[in-house]
Amino acid sequence: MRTVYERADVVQMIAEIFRELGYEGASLSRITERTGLGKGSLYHFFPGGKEEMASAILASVAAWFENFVYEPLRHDDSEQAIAAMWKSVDDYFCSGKRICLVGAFALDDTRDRFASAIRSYFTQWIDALRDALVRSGRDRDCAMLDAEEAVLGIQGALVLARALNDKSVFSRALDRLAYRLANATPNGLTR
Amino acid sequence: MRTVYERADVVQMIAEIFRELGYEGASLSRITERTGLGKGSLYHFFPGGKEEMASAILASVAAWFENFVYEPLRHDDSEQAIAAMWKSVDDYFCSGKRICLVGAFALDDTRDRFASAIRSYFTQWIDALRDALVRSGRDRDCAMLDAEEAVLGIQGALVLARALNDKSVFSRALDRLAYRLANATPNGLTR
DNA sequence: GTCTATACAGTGATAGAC
DNA sequence: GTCTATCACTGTATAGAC
Repeated sequence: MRTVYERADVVQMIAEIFRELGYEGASLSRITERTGLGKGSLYHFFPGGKEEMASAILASVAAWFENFVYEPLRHDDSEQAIAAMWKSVDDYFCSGKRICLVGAFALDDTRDRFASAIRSYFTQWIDALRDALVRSGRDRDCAMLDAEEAVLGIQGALVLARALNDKSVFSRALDRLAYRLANATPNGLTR
Repeated sequence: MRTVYERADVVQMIAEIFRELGYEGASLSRITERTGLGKGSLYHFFPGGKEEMASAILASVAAWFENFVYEPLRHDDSEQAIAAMWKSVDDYFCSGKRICLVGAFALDDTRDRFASAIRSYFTQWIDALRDALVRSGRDRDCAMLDAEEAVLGIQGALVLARALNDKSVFSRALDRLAYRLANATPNGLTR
């Protein structure tokens, strides 16, 4: 009896390991240990080694956000799409228990290795949210700033929730960000 | 001709290396390379190795914030202390070029190694800022939430600024956070 | 206090049997 | 597709000369 995986399954498993340990901390031995897959299997799926693993994870994260966050924000009813975004974000980050892999990669020199994937994760998010805000009648420049602030607030909430080991920090922050974004004037919440 | 350092100097040098590379990424060889100090010197200053280096850095960070941020917030004129905080933060993080070591440590399993130092960095900051807000006439519960939001916003701004490689994200965020904190009603900026 | 030499476990990666 | 064996290299850490 032995288990045989699809590449997509492996990507999901190793994503969680990279999230918890970071790029440098996620060593092959810990990956084999937690996935049950030998190095042979790992290199079968990812001939490029760790770098290809991380690229695959980033691509899968990008695909998830594209489907469940960016795309609705760009085309669906703006109020509904924004409300759905807060729900998706809360689910995705397990109400503050999970951190953002892309944000974590951005902080050390891992950023330089995956610069374009990291940049596009955030720019796409901000731009999609800005579009939704503009469709809801918000001034374009203010919408951009408010979108930036919302995305940045999520990242900060993840950092602080994990630092204090207190999920409630994340929930509170999400509630405030959502409320403020929904109740801003056409000129934004900037002041 | 040879250079002889004080431990405090070494702490400052390696702090920058840990900030840029993270705990796992900051290998002894890169530390020797960038400080010019051999492993012998390093272990002379830090017999406990990497873990003691990181502890010393965290202690030095804590001391800096205690002197230049927390202490003024607790006892000085609240408006002045808060204004000074934004200036200190902007200087300390080099207007978004530098990241927060404590926030970075919080994201991966490095957090578990330095849990109490990481927690106290953030709780002290939030509590000191809350005290200043209370002294300026703010309701206590709202002051706590607003302080939490400000600190979290700084962390998020650092993440996003580095992810986009754009310092202006940090400056903009700091301006908005400062403005909103200063112009909130006694019941806070929560809504 | 600094250096060099060294130990040895752990790293990412490859080859080849099954 | 999975495993084991093995590679060269880098990791942290120690000992001892100067």
